[in-house]
Amino acid sequence: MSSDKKVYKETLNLPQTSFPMEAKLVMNEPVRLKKWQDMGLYQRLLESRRNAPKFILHDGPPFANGDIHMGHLTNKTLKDVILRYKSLAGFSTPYVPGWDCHGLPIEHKIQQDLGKAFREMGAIEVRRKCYEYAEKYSDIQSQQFQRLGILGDWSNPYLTMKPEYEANTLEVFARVVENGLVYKQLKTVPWSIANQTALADAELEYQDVEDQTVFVEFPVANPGAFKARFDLRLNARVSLMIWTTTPWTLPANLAIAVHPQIDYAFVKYLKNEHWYITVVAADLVEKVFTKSPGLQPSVVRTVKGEELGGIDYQHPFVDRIGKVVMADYVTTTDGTGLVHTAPGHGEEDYETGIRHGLEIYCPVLPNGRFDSTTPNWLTGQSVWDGNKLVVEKLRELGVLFAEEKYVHSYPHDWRSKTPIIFRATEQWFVALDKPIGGMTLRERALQTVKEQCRFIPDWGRARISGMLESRPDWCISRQRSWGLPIPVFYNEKNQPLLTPESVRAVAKVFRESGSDAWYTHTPARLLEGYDPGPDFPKDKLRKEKDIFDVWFESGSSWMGVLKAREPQLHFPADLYLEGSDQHRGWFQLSLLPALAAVGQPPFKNVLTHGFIVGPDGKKISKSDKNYVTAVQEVNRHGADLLRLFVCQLDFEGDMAASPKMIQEFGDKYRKLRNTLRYLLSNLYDYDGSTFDVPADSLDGWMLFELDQLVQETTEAYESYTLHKAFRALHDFCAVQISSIYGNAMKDRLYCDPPGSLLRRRCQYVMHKTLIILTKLLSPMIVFTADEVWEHIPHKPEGEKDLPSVHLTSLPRGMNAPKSEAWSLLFELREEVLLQLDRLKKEQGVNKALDAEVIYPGKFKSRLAGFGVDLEDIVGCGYHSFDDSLDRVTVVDRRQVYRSCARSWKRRPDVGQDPQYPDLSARDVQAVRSRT
RNA sequence: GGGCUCGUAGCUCAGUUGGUUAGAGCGCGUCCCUGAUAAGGACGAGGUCACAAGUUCGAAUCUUGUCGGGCCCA
Repeated sequence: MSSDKKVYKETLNLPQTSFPMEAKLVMNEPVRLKKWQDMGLYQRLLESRRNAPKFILHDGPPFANGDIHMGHLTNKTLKDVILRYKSLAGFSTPYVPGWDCHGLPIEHKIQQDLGKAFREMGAIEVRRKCYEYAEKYSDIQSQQFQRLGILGDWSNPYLTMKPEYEANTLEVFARVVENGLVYKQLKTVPWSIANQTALADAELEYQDVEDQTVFVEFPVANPGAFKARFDLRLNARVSLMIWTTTPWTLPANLAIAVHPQIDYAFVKYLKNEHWYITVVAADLVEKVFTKSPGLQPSVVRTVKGEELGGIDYQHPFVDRIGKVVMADYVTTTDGTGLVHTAPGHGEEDYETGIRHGLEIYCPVLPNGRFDSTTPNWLTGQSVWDGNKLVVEKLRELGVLFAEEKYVHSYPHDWRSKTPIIFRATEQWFVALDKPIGGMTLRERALQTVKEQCRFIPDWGRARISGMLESRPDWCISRQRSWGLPIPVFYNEKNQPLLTPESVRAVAKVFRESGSDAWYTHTPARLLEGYDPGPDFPKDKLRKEKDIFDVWFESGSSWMGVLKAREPQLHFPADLYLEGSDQHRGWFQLSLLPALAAVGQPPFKNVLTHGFIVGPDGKKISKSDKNYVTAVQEVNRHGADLLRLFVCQLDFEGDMAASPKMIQEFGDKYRKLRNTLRYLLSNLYDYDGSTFDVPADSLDGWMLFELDQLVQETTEAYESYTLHKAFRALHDFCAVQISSIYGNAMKDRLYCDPPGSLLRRRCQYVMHKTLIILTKLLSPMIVFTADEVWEHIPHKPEGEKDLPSVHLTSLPRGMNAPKSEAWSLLFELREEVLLQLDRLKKEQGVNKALDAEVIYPGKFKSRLAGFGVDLEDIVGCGYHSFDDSLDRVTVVDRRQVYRSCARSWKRRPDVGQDPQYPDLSARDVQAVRSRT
């Protein structure tokens, strides 16, 4: 018996394949990568789409600093999947990756590395070090991105520090200058003392700090007139009470701001046997006086803020008269409702100062120390020490009403992590509210975003619009070395030379020699071929020291890349795809230069994704045990797994990830791989024959399901909902193939004569399934899909000789016909499976092959056409119809029929052939056909 | 504090214009198979749809608020 069993087993058509179950991605992916490089896959792909319409996804440049992290991995993976899909769909998809190379973080890093030596070094030397650093990390990141299977022009990426790119950035600048939007002005800006530079909004980080805040009484300058005006008959000192979290800014106080509509109370109180009257917002009297208990305050009068306008007060420790001004931003949330205003030390204060014609007074030097215009007890002191000194002085003068510790969020320099100050400095700006061609840049940007760009998700429009509405003029200057110099010259009268032509003259030099030329060349040399006129004698010119905000450089990439590389690329790009933080960053700061320079948006579509967070949905830091180290995870699990992991996440919101989640996600990858492998393993002897498949069959059902899959997956890819594409594909493998079709087909695949119609037809369907699945999965699991492709026999005409699945085209629907009987069939299947389960539990029928499924006769006309499918779909050994039955019924046949020793199906036709008494009729035929 | 945004089973996601006992896959548990075998199959247990009010005959779905998360600002 046991020997017979073995003999019969050898007559089966069991699955065979050299496609390994174990992926060994970590080991195999680099080999395949090498293969792609050797065959020039990227170039071949472009070549093969030579005449196709282009789809240009313009890469936002990551900063050339450090290893790639999950944010990079996610972003680049999404880009690659979308581009590969578009390519599959027939588009030409050139992709030029880039890096943001200039900027503070690198200079900061070099500064740290060099320590003291940094200060003694010239700009050229520092810049050389920075260049090397940026080059090193763009190379490292390039390797890491390529390891992920990101396809692109890696041999020719764009680097913002390259001479041609710099020249192109200057060309953008020249056009902005041409449109009259560039100006220089004293402005109060965030200032980093540590780095001695102005900072962009994007360079600020908010951290909670505890500050010593003070309530200070500023005596009115003319108490007699004041009392008379407000009818106060009391021998008391009269003052205005302000509150500040930054006492060190008090030396620069020039005004006190009140809200015109807020009620202000004149509060009388007695302290040390003297009467005082002080002005505080009515709503805050109680709160303020709890800071200095026991004074028994009483309100003697209440007036609107507007009545206080123009009142003069005496600065407590500087010989200066200040005045009360109106401002809308004054609130009664904190403080006193009277806002200390130092136009040189705060952005709102600055606005107020401009409006009221105040001096933009800033007595603080770049190093954070008070200058000589301050009282001598402050001169030379740092502002942080100034806090204490000022408070002491106030106490000494008897104007310090109260002190209070206060925790609030305060801006810090994002690199040095030190608190910033606000300081008035000379800066270059791009004007947002100056009309060009009848419309300001701000208006044009808002209109463009509304009418010419699509945002995915749609709320991106509202987000960027809100930012455009409220943002101030763009400060484009920085006081550093590592960046693109702002090409301005000054004559001896300190007048700036800045014309489109002067900028272009410098650009020409940069294009040849790089921006180091700014430091090595004379003005005359830099301006060669340009005549600035008699006011600007070339030999008397001085060069600007400031460099550009790096955002101006990366924001000019549409010029430096898209336009510069036409016709391979085109402007505007079809798609920009970055994290949602770039609404304020790259999206906005690419839009503004593009509109300012050429009047067109750089993108048609803007797609954003959320951020990687921890498994608890919270922001995650490197020190967290759940932190995912991208490079490490790729080396542990392989790029395909990480790619697939990214694809399954709905990237509209935040995306949770942890090493454990990635590890567990391996199950999903293995499901796909095993399914593909199963299909492959049953095609080893497929002869390539094709069939007209009837709808009334599982084969027909499968083809229809495939059509659905193609449609669903394509729609998901088209709408960039990759997680829906993934789910459709995964569930198809798990349900349609693994659980239903593949399971049902085992009997005929293994036991039928190799060339039987049903077996071949099944192979035909499986073959189609495999090709479609492999193609649809190929944008996601680029390595695995290619590996599968290599194993597929009888590839379609036209794709036979393609060396990679990535050179093929999207599968098309087959318009497979639908059968009305399917829903009935699957309804019955559910019922049968439940009955089989009961039979197993109650009667020990462990194998469905030992049972017979009996369908009610009333279904015969609808189901009979399915033939043997009717037993295979539930794994039974036999099926029949019975007119007397009302419901489908499963019956234990262990005592009734004999089991076929070959197919294990228990059925009445076993033993009919004397030569093979232990086989069913079909198996007899199969065995005979072999000899 | 402000703008935008997210919150459905352990996990990743579906839930169309508000309408029957809220679904899927995975994971988990139990069992089966041992001819997809470091695979495969069946069954089952898991959710007060963040919370609270409101609109409605009826809300995961609409409104408001609260709580919690994220990004960007202040």
